[in-house]
Parts: sequence; C-alpha cells; structure tokens
Amino acid sequence: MAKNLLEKCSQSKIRMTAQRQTIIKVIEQADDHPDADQIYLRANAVDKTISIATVYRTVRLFEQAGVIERLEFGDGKSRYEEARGHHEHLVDIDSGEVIEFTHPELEALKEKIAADLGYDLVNHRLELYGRKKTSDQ
Amino acid sequence: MAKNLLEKCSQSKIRMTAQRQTIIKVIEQADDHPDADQIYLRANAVDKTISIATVYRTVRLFEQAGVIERLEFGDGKSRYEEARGHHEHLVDIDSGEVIEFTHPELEALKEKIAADLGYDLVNHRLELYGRKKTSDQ
DNA sequence: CTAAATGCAAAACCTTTGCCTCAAA
DNA sequence: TTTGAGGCAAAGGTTTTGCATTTAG
Repeated sequence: MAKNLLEKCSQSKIRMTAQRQTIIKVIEQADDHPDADQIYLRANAVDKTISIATVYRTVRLFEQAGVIERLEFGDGKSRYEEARGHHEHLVDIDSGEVIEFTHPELEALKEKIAADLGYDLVNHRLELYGRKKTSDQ
Repeated sequence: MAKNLLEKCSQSKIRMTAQRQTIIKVIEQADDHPDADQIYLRANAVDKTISIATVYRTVRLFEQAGVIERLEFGDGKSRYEEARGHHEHLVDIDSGEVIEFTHPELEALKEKIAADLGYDLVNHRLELYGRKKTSDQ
C-alpha cells in the first residue's frame, strides 16, 4: 500500500513533473493548513519556475484524485492538507491555531445519522470553533 | 421573547429600512439556503431599488447581530438562513438538495470533545455529504 | 511523437468600499 | 437635525482560463 503522496500520485496515474514534486513536498512538510498562496510562496522559494496557476491546477488535480483534502475555515480561502485517516478540526478563535482530533464515536454517529436519513455518507466536514478554557474566571 | 426576524432586529437595535424589511421577508420565506445573489434577485423582484451592495451589507449586519447564520457548502459562496435552533445539514451530492436535521446526542458529543481538548465551544459547523441509498444494487 | 503540463497575463467570480445622496429616528 | 443607510461603480481578493511553449511518457 502507498505511503506518501508521491506514491499515491503514481498509483492514481498522475503524470509527474518537477513542479508537482515540489508542491508535494511542501504539502507533506506543512504542519499547518496552507492556502493556495502559501503553498505557492513555499514552493516558489524552492523552484522559481512555479507559478500560482500551477499551484491551483495541481491542488485541484490532487483533490480530485483524493490524495489531498480541501478545507474551509470560513474566511473565504480554501486550505489544503494531505489526505490521511479522517480527522476533524478545532479552530482556536483567538489564535487561529488548528487542533486536529479523531473521535471514533463521532464517526460512527455520523454514519448512523446519514443512514437514518436514507443516505450513504460520502464525505463530511466538522469544524469546532472554541476558546481556550481558563482556570480563573 | 422575539419570534420573527423583524422583532429580533428591533431587539438588536438595528435601524429598519424598506430594503431591510424586504430582505428579511426573502430570508424568512426561503425554504432553501440562498446565496447573496439569490437573495438579491428575489428582493430586487419585489423592490427594484435594492442593490447587491445593500444585500451584502445587510447579511453581514444580520450575521453579526446573530439573527441569521452564514453557511458554506464548499462551492466558494456563502449561503444564509434564519438563525433558529441549532441544526446540521446533509447535502445530497447528486441533486444539491440540503436536508436539515438535529441530533441531541451529536450536540452533546461536540461539547464534550471541545471540553476534553481544553476549549469552550463557541460555534461549530457540520455538513454531511451523501448519496441517496437505493434498494437495488 | 503526442498528449498533457506550465507560465503569463487576462478574465471571471464573489465580496467590499468610496462617495455622494437620501432617509430613519 | 444628525447619524446611518442605499445606489452606483470601482476596487479587492481568490480562483480559473486562453494561448503559446515546453515536457513527460
């Protein structure tokens, strides 16, 4: 089974180019959830020939192939991350920090809800927006 | 306690104008989740003086006052609905139809997850994307 | 060799804003 | 009367696209 993005792209019969390899590295090495412009800046720092158009075309291709996922945190920009096991996001509304978590019970519940409504669950998005609890006040 | 959007706006000390009343009616009467342009088209059909700029300014004002809610279904446009009791959305990926549902167990679980991560839950968004189950195949 | 990918710049969208006029309270 | 709202058109920000050129397979 494939492990990294490059292998997954190969499995998906995606033609590999120098630019795509650079974008793959940027996404794999990101520990945040970069938008297209951030991916462009990081990739362009490594390879000056990469254009923003290629970034947009590439993330769309990768998303459609299912090797990356597109996220929206409500600010009008799409953000991207490598597709790993499904997980959810909690956004700290003060710092913007994004915490990832998984919750098997939640996963099961969503499947059940969709099934009860007569649907097969194809995809889902959950974002929690919260504020750090303080011991005082 | 306030019942309709007009009363809620009054409670929020929102200055009332003819255009805002028309937009309120459009949102109250919508049985879908219209985006700004759809609200504009429906409101403009009733009152030709309403401009798209006013629609955008009004939905932002109403959202900040908490009397309507802004949704994103992943197509890059914001959609709006009257703020009622909290509920979630299931999007039929074939027809685009949006089904609303509530699920107390899910609500409780989200609160608990946030708390366990050290956060007070301020807001959250859940969308399920599904395909209608068929008896055959 | 052929089909597909890229860069560049322009265009397409959605949304916001400046400015002047008009209306609510 | 005063402060805020609206219309219009221009500008802003993100994403897509047309076209000529380059490159992967």
